[in-house]
Amino acid sequence: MKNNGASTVRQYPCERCPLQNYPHFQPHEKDEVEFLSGFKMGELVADVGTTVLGEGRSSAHLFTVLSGWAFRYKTLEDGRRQILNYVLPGDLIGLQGSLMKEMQHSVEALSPLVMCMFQRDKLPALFQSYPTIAYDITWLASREEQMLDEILLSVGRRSALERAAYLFAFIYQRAKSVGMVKNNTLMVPLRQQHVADTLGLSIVHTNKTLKKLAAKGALRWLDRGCEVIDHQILLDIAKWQGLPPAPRPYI
Amino acid sequence: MKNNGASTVRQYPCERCPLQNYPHFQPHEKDEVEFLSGFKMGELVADVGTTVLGEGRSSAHLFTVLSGWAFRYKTLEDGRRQILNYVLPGDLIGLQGSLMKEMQHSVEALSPLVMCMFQRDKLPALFQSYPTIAYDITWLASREEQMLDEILLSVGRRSALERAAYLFAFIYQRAKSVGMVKNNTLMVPLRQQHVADTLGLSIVHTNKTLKKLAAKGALRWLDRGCEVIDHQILLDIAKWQGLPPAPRPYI
DNA sequence: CAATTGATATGTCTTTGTTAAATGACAGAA
DNA sequence: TTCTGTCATTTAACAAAGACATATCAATTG
Repeated sequence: MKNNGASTVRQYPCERCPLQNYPHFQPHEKDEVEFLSGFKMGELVADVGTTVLGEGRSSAHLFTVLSGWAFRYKTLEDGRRQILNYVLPGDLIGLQGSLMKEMQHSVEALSPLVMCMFQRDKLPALFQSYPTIAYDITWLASREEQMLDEILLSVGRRSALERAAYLFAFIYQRAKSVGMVKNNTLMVPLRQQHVADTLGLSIVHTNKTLKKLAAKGALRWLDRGCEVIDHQILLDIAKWQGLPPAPRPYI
Repeated sequence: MKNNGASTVRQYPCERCPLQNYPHFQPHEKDEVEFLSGFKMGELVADVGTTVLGEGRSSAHLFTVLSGWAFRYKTLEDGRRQILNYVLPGDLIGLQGSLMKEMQHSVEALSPLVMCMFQRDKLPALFQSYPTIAYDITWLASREEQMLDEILLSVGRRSALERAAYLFAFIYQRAKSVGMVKNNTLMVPLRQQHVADTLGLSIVHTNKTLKKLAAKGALRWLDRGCEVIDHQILLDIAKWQGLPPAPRPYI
């Protein structure tokens, strides 16, 4: 994990990259990424707590996530924060900043993030040269919208307990689909403040709600995160069927 | 608005269509749209209350909206409903059903909807033949995600009054951008149940909240809808700067 | 060691939900 | 026209959920 100045640029294309079939941008110059605070060159690793993309900033790059956790969020003027979604391996971030003037949300790493990088300016050319990358990116954007729809339904219409159960069932299923679940359990590197800001609850109420979930045997809260124990209990409490299968047509 | 069996198929391409630069599908056979309940052929008009796209159904078509209002929503098993976003002229609906297996949300008309129609099966060919349509569709999907981010922040972290003010400020601004605002006022064809299901509140609380907004001179509630009077008051109450400009790069 | 951070616990207060009933507008029938 | 039924809105009274302030404790950090 250490990076003492030596740059060991990852070989592309990379199997875990959702856009593996298309040419990657290989950063050779430190300048090209150092505007991102906390960024390490070479392995393209962002440390825990790093703001990979910031609201209001224009983004010269898109990133695909190879490993690690992150979250997208927005804040109000007075500091109230809403976590919008979590970023897992296989996800694409920074598209908005590439298509619009600037990013309208921020992305922060929850664990060391390993990423691939694409240049914003090369996107139109990529679309031209590789028509199926357009399809893939559209697919990724559409899936993100689908997840947001679900989350909005949850925050708007589910009770605190249902919401919490939904959140961990949702994360569990997503993590499972990218091979992050071992022995049917999952370590989610969240603090209760993250959970609160995802569910739209206060941290105190979140704490009570998590205790209830733990009492039902659905999960166990640890020092720096939580461990999902029983996915089915979560699904039952949330009255949720799980994410529908979403096969990609052109990849 | 009447359609007595005579089909007067709209001429394409159409100036108001967000995908005006690309070839449209022209429906000649009634079969091609009659699976959509309440649909009229010829002008491609959906009446108020029509479910244009239904959750769980696969969608053989995409639609662009030329005029009228609609809303996207999801429901829980027990009937709780969350309105996700509103659909205005220039919007694209049904993309999810074209990329994924099936629609994960429903779309219902709030006023007679005039639409253009695209065949799902032709989308890959369109992406091949017109690389910029991919860019435009990606842009539309990204903008939808941006709006959902804002709405989620609102439902998760704003108070009831702030949320209501945000909702109407948001709708006002979107409607203004497509020329639906006359004399600085806007008629929004919503019932209070729609507002409640958008804000994640009960209908009773919604009613009280709307009365407060009306008392502050921000809007007036009428028989079957509401009229936005003062956009600035809404922005102030919601502590919101308004939607950022989002120029399209390739249209 | 002190200082900080995160989790837990409790009691009070505010916001929002639930239930029920009343009001008002409108459309169709008499 | 008047009557009547329906639907959306409004109001009221009470219950429940959740926020907030505060304190304690354990673990981490410096």
